[in-house]
Amino acid sequence: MRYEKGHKELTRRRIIETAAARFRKDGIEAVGLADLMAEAGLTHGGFYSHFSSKEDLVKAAIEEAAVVSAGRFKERIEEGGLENWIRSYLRTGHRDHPEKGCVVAALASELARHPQATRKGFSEKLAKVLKAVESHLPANMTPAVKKKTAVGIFATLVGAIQMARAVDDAQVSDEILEAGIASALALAQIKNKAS
Amino acid sequence: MRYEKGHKELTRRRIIETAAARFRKDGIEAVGLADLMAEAGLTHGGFYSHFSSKEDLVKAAIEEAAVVSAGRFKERIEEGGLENWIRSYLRTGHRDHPEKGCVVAALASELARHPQATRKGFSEKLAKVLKAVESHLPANMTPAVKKKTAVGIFATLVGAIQMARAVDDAQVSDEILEAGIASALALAQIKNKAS
DNA sequence: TGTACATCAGTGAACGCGCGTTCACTGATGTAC
DNA sequence: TGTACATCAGTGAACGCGCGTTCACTGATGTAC
Repeated sequence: MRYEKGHKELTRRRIIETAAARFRKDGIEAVGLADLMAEAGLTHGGFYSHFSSKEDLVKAAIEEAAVVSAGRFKERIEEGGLENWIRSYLRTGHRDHPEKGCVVAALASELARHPQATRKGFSEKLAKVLKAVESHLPANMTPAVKKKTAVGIFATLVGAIQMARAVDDAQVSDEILEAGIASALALAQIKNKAS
Repeated sequence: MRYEKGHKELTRRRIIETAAARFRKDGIEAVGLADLMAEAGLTHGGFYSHFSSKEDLVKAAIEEAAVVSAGRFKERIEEGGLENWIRSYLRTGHRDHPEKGCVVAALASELARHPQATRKGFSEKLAKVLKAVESHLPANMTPAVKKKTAVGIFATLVGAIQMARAVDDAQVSDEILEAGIASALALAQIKNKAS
């Protein structure tokens, strides 16, 4: 079937995007390659002409998800600054759709058990987002405080959305999101008008 | 081999404790029952005379881990209040030994994919710890603010330790822990003397 | 212009392996007579 | 006191299944002559 130029690269990207969603939705370990390839419209045998191993795909999928997230972060900031990003991160829509959401919230604890090579790409992307958060913090903070605050805000968002996802009661879950927003705004020294 | 009274209950507890550690260390899905039973000094066939399914054990192990964590929380508070607990939670020792640590940090994202019955026990234990955090917040906070702050502090700790575990650089990891401490103390309105 | 051949993305059967679960069995001890 | 039997926590072989990975093959198209 000799394909047009760039066809293979397109297929590769399709597999990565499918994996990035499925991994965040079901966890990396729970997703089988045969199932994943079928979802991408292929048979499983072809997998190894695109990737050297499942771990190789994991690495690519994590980075893909992180890049998309970083892009969305920029959009939110442009729309309405840090506050808009914080509120947007802890929306019910994000809680209910991990497959399209933050890769840190969905996979950080599983990633901790993966090889250094996989964690390296993830760490670089995380560092970039933290830098970007820093740059939007109030001018009265020292650089050292900004750095700690950026980490603190992101940690609050990640922890809050994970608890909101794990809890069995819908109302409690909503309250966790609200509490996360309030705390993240407080760390960023943003007055919370809405609540 | 007819055993003395209480023997079966002891074996059951041994399996639960082994599972509570292994699940936090390797993830629930990654731990096989045969392996787990061997670690508890048994063969895998006997598993189903103690539990109706792996999920049944998961439920018990999560609750066991949560109860132990809650006990440790009380100890830390008695030793030196919320600040002591916060600093203790984000120690490098906790980061490096998830198998003995907080079940929320280790398993929240995986738990989100488990059945309601499993999440119920977890949610109840989480609510108790949050209540306990609330009760140690400064008196000048209103009850509503206390509630949100307790969630915010815990979310910060959970998010920070997860990021510290996932990152590939040891120094960055240490900085994340420090930043988490600073932010959690700030939310609790505790002056940060140490840094 | 027409034929022979090379290319290579994707196919699908097969591999060994470990998974959760089931079940007939073991054998040391307690109980009944 | 001595023997026969019931108990039941734990054993280990077996089940069907899906996993990650390998590999000989397919077949539509591009290239060479």
